Amino acid sequence: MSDLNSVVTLIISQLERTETLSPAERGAIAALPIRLRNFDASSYIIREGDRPERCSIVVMGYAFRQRLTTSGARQILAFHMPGDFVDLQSLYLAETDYNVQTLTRATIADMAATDLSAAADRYPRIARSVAMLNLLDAAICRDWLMNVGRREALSRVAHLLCELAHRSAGKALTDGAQYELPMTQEQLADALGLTAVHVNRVLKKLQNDGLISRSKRHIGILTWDALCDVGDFSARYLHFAQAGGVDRVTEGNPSR
Amino acid sequence: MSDLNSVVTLIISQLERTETLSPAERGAIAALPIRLRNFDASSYIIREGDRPERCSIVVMGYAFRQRLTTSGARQILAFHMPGDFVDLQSLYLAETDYNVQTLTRATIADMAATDLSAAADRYPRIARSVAMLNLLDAAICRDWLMNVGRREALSRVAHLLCELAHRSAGKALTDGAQYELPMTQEQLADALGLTAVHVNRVLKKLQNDGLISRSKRHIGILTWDALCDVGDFSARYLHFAQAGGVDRVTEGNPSR
DNA sequence: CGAACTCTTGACTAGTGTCAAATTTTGTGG
DNA sequence: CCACAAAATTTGACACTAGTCAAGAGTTCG
Repeated sequence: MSDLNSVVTLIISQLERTETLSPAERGAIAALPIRLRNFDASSYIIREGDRPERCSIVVMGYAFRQRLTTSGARQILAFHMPGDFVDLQSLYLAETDYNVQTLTRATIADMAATDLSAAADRYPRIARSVAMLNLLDAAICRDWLMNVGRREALSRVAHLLCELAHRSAGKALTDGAQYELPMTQEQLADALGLTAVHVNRVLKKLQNDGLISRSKRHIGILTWDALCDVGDFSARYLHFAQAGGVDRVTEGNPSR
Repeated sequence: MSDLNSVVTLIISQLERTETLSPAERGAIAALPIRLRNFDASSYIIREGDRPERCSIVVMGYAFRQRLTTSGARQILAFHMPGDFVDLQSLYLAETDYNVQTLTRATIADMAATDLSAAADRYPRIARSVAMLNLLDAAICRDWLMNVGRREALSRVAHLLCELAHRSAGKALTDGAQYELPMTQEQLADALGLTAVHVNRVLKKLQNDGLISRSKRHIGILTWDALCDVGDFSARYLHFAQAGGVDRVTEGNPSR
């Protein structure tokens, strides 16, 4: 299920989201020693202030990046899905400025940062891939800043649902699409700059308005265009065009 | 001040914020053809959807990055000061997802993205510098997201004042330090997810509380520690240590 | 020197937050 | 697989921060 071969494939396909690698480059990645670890939900993978020596990628499950204010409020800065690198900046920056925790039970692969860094120095195309993945990450962060800073709660929640739907599917969405939404309403709130109570009210409204359906931790999109409209969502800002739409396996099972 | 030689020096010193370049690497940068342009305040330098062929750096004056919601609200995503690259992601991503405008009258230098990109492919250390500058940019974006998402207005404004003070000074700050704050209260509001009216009220409160002084477009910091305290500010998150600035360490580790 | 921005201030409103309690779902050990 | 405890969701009542509107004063710049 999570054998090392399929993990290598996952890592390479992630690096190839942005541009195709040569066989030699793929080989260089495949040759890196990789470690696999399983975590319970809510485990810390990386802590603020760490000087990380390893660089991690989500193989199965979900993770998130967060930071706390001095007064204890939590801001979630990113959600990570299978295939997402969790700390690709560790190749370049000495100290981490955020925490990363698993959201669900998860399998995380990691490799020595120096190994990947050396590969990037030797193969410019790998360096480019890494740079682009970091830039895609930054683009999502800008999108969140826009969302939290300048949209009201209803729109904000709808926008995030659109983003997550898009990222889970990795391709265009249709009415009636379903996807897993494993985060609690409190976690959604902490990502959106709202309170859990208000997220709850807003989700109910989206449901009453016929835009989404909910059951357990799954979201159904009833009318994609209407949801995008309410959420002021456009995939363009996330550079999904360049990202080419990796087909991702729902259960986190790397294939291909 | 804006002859080409000093601009080359500025570009190189920016790339060397994060690591020292060899003479050959410096030479490669110095050899790139550079264009200089002057802009009035509020001019567009880059527009959303552009496929930029050039890569710009602020030589004099201020600029900012912004995006508009469909309903016309503006979110400012970054402020750029002299020495800051304005669109370093253009080396890697085909399409720009934000607008960049001058804030004041400004001088902007630019070079062909392909030239800089080629230099990065040839010299891994240049690629690393570019990558790090992009990562520092992303770190500030995360800091803003945190600020807008999880701090109340007073704290939010104080935090931004601390960040700007730190970036203008490029080093540790003392009580009584003064700096230019060229943005209007409406622009501050659009950066902070507030309204101009509320920014005004908050600035007045910071002044009444004896934390800052204001005259025209200048800010005086009366008590740096108190302002950092109100703004929950720590330079660490911005990686100023790596950037050659002085690190302000705060106590307390996250317990959540 | 005047027009057009900014800034300031007050009065009022709206959107979210807070608190609390009931209900449902999830996870765990027997 | 069940039973129970813990966690998450849902709902209502109420509070408060920040938004809106409006108008006067101050600044900036051609």
